[in-house]
Amino acid sequence: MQTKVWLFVTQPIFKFGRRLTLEWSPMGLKSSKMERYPNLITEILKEATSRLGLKNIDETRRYFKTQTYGYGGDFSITLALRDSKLNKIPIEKAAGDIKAKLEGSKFIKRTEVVNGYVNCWYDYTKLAEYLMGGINDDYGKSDYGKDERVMVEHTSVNPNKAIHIGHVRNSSIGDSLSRLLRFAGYDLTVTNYIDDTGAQVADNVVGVKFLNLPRKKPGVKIDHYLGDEVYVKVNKLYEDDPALMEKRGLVLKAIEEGNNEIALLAKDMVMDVLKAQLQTLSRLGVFFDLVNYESHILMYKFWATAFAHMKSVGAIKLETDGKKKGCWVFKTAPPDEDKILVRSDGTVVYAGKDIAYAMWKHGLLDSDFRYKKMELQKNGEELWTTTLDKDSTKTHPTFNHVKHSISVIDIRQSYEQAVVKEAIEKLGNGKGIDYVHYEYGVVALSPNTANKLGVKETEEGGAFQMSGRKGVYINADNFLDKLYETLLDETKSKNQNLGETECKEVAESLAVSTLRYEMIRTDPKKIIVFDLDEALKLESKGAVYIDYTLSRMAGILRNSNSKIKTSMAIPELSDFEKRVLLDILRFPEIIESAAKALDLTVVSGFLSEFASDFNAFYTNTTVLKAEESIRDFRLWLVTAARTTLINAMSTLGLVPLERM
RNA sequence: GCUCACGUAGUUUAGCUUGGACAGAACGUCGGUUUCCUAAACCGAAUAUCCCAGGUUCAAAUCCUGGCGUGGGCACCA
Repeated sequence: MQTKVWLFVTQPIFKFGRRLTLEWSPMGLKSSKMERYPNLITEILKEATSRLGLKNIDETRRYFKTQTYGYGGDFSITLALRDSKLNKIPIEKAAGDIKAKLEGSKFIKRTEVVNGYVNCWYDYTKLAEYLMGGINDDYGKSDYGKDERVMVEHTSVNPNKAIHIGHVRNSSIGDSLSRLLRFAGYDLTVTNYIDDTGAQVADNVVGVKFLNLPRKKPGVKIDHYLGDEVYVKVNKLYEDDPALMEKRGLVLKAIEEGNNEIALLAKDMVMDVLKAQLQTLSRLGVFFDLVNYESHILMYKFWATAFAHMKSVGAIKLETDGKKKGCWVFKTAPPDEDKILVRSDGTVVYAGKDIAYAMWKHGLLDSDFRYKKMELQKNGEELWTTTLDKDSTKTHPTFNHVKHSISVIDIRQSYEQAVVKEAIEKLGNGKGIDYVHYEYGVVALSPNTANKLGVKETEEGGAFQMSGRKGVYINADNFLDKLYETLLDETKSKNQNLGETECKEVAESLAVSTLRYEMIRTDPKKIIVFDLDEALKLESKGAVYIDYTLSRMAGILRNSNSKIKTSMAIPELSDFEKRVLLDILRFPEIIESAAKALDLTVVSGFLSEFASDFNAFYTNTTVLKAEESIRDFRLWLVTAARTTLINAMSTLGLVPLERM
């Protein structure tokens, strides 16, 4: 199907944040010094720091408050409250001193002392002049993370079922975080870790091999079929038939040994499901650099290497008596109990494999995988995978050897992850290794929605955990389809002059943006209670609102036939214009603080305020029909706002629409 | 039992790192706005014992202690 180009803004690809390569270089990007785009907030804080005699801009930032309520001023300074105590002088005098020191600041036009606060007003003419020279398509990018290598691992769904909305929270967080870090200048590898040797995969194999369930079902996406039907059925049968459980053990053993009929069947089924999952993720705009498999960690004997290393540095110890007799344990810091890594039968537990994997990430293992290309993704980037093939390519990007690793894994695995973190940072031994478990709360179902899926008990106000085994979950594909239908009706009713294809493109983009935005806009630690009916009602200040704002910006520019000037006399600004200008100028600061804190809500909060400010400007100010001297400035403002909004949206993985 | 996270208008929530003016939004409710760049919008009104009790401080939603509520974790499961 042909995509009409004019409907979409091309998503910026943040090229300069690509990984540094040892043997392979895409276009000679190397590690050239990146241009720093203007960060006016930093400029202003810098000047204030030196004028006020403070240590650094971080200290200054503490005393600068932007909430001024009804007291006036664009921001206010609370430093006098501290100074008066420190120097034992009256508060009004301390505030007066600060006011005097700020006299003549480049970007501050006026100051005023009220109740010990120093309220400040910007010189908007200077702000506008400064910004005017510095805005291009890359506005907001930064070199904050320059030369720092990071690996982000996210999604990592068991390859036996379709992706459900709980997984979508993981993928949305992981992908948005990756986009943010790239935009902030980090050198990134994004991986999807596939547990292809676990019990869940074995369950599906049991169904096909021993219960003679069909391998595929015509007309049904394979991840849906295997997850919704085979996996659920097998788990139900386990309850009445303990003998079937033994078959699972058999399958697991065969998979581990490899090179047999069952292992091959398992591998085929894993690949089918994985590819189907990647389709869903691609629809969501979620892409990776590398897929790696648990089985490869075993085949490459990474665990053995890791084990030998830990033994040699004394990080683990063989218990000779007590209840853990015969186990190898990791000695954790005193209050916690030592963690068993190797069972008394010699097999390794999950956390053990995870430590080996983390050691690979941080370059603490001498060995590496071999790699091959898996597919060219829709974003134009190659997806690589680890491979067992002996004749695989020698030239590939450097994936590991990172300083920071971020694993997006839900909060229920905090304990295991804490063990991995402690182990890996200890093994790193002063190399500054930084292992982050990015934990997030689960997506649970409202009682109403749970009932619809066949859950019997109904507790008032409670929430139900989704369960793949019991078949209680909402698949991402299905929900996206429903969202799409709802949005398509809406789009058609609002756009009689837009063609069928265009309406479909708009609806699809809005469905993706809406789902992703809802998954990241709140504190990741909070549980999301998902209600199907509520979710389809569409929050009126969600992604649709943001895209609508962009369409309004684009609409103005589309209808204008004058050239955008970047140098002019700045007119007196209205409050509406001031707010939009302030939003634009604080965007680089938003990116840096979000990247620093790994906090996506900083960006989503900004997006929502920015859209609201622009809409207020839009309805209260005319651009095209304004007199010429003012029109030029407003046209520039809209252009700058458009760039800022597109970059902010792209950072979160929202699809920017220019018409809807 | 031990432990971690969360608790802010009817609902969803921001602010808590680094204490500072009247706790900021959105949905829903009520009222208003369309000869003008897209009304998927805008403007206005009402709505909060910031879970409770103590403490620290000139000053606490924010820091400390104790409690209550909700959810998670506490495997030789993955």
